Amino acid sequence: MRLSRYFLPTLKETPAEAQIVSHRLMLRAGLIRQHAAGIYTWLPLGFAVMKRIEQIVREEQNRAGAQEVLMPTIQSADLWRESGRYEAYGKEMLRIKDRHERDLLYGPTNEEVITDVFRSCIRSYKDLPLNLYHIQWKFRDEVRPRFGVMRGREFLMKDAYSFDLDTAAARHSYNQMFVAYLRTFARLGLKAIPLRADTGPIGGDMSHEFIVLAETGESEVHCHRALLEKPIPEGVDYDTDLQPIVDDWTGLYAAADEMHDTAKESELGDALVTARGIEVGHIFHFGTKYSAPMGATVTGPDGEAVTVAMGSYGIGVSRLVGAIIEASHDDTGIIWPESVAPYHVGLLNLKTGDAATDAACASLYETLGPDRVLYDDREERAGAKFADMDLIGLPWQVIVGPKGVAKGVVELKNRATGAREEVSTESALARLAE
RNA sequence: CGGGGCGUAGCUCAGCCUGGUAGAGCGCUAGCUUUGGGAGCUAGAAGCCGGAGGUUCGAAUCCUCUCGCCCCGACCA
Repeated sequence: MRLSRYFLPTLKETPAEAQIVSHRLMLRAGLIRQHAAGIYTWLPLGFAVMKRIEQIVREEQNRAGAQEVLMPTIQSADLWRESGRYEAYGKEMLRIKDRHERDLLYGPTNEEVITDVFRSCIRSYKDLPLNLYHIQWKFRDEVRPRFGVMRGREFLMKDAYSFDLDTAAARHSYNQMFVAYLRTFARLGLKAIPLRADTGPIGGDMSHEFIVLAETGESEVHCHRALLEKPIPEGVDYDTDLQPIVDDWTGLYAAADEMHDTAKESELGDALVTARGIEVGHIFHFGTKYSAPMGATVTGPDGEAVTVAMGSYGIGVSRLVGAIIEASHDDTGIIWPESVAPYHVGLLNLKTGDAATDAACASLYETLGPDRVLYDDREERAGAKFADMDLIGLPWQVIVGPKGVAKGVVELKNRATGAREEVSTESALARLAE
């Protein structure tokens, strides 16, 4: 993409409304623009990152055996009356009426809708297990939206719902998602740790929050150091028993600030790490909480009706854009992990209009490919181009100036390390092809 | 939902206390000079001062109401 034609409204100054670093950088780097409190428009660069995140989430969900669907944003209140949540949910739920005065709502979550789909389609235990997910916009009318996209009212979320014959089978579904989450966050370039979460009235040990570590994170976490170095499971066969992997990850001490245990922590000694983090995922087994009141049953092997056991598994996709920035930035801007970067390379023409420099850039742009390169061909001064490119945080920069071109070299800069080296055009191309 | 703060040009802000009809920097437009880390000069365009009501000869400025946004706290992917 040529920057001269790209809609990328960067800001030199920080808008007054943004307090935390990811919010500031998202506005300054032209990723989003605020529409109303907690509601944002995604501009091309921000949207590109979000789509890359979404795709990684999708691939790992599919790999774990979940199937993608798309449920509506606007839901009928009647379903929520069945589950009893229409009254219970409170003011966070945005309630609306259509022209016939029918009660509708903008979905804050989708348990009712998916349970309704399930009960109308599935009759036999032979159709289990089933795990359906979608990536869809949600709306929760937070009293106080803040931190930009990290705590918006409208947000993009992946939510999966599993259906099983009994709790033992549900545990396997749960474990599949647990492992998929470990892999997903690792692929996004994040260090994420699972924390045992409060299961409320249901009890049991089947609820975990996934916290991404970032120095500027809003919550404090305490955990065993070994958790941070644990290798991510590779080549997992999701049909085998995953309990050993889950046990391995949950056997080490890890707790959120409000649940931490100072006695256990003092036993850890040097192995204790206190860090800050951002919640980006939550997995939860809730048994028959919705299937029972809504009549989601299957015929079991013995011919009896069985109320299915369910779980739900969320990932905050739009929040992850902010979370990744919180975890990966410096004073000059964003540093995108390669896996989510909107472009792989930024090509800087330091002297647009200079025939030799233009020609060198055109050739590089053509060879590297417009889909992988953001080419700054604007008639701006070099300084402005450096500043913008650092701000938007593409992993690599190829800097082409008239002096270098005369010598047959360009400069290759790694955004994360800041390391720059003069290399021949050919070797720059070779390096970036990796 | 309790407490606090702020709405003046696209952005950051001054002016408000002590009423007299609007300013700066950046950005934008044009020209010239510049050209490897957000250039310089010149000339421009750009705001019914969030909205409504009131006080006053006169309101960005004082009063009342209202809308919006931000921050702290309680709650959440």
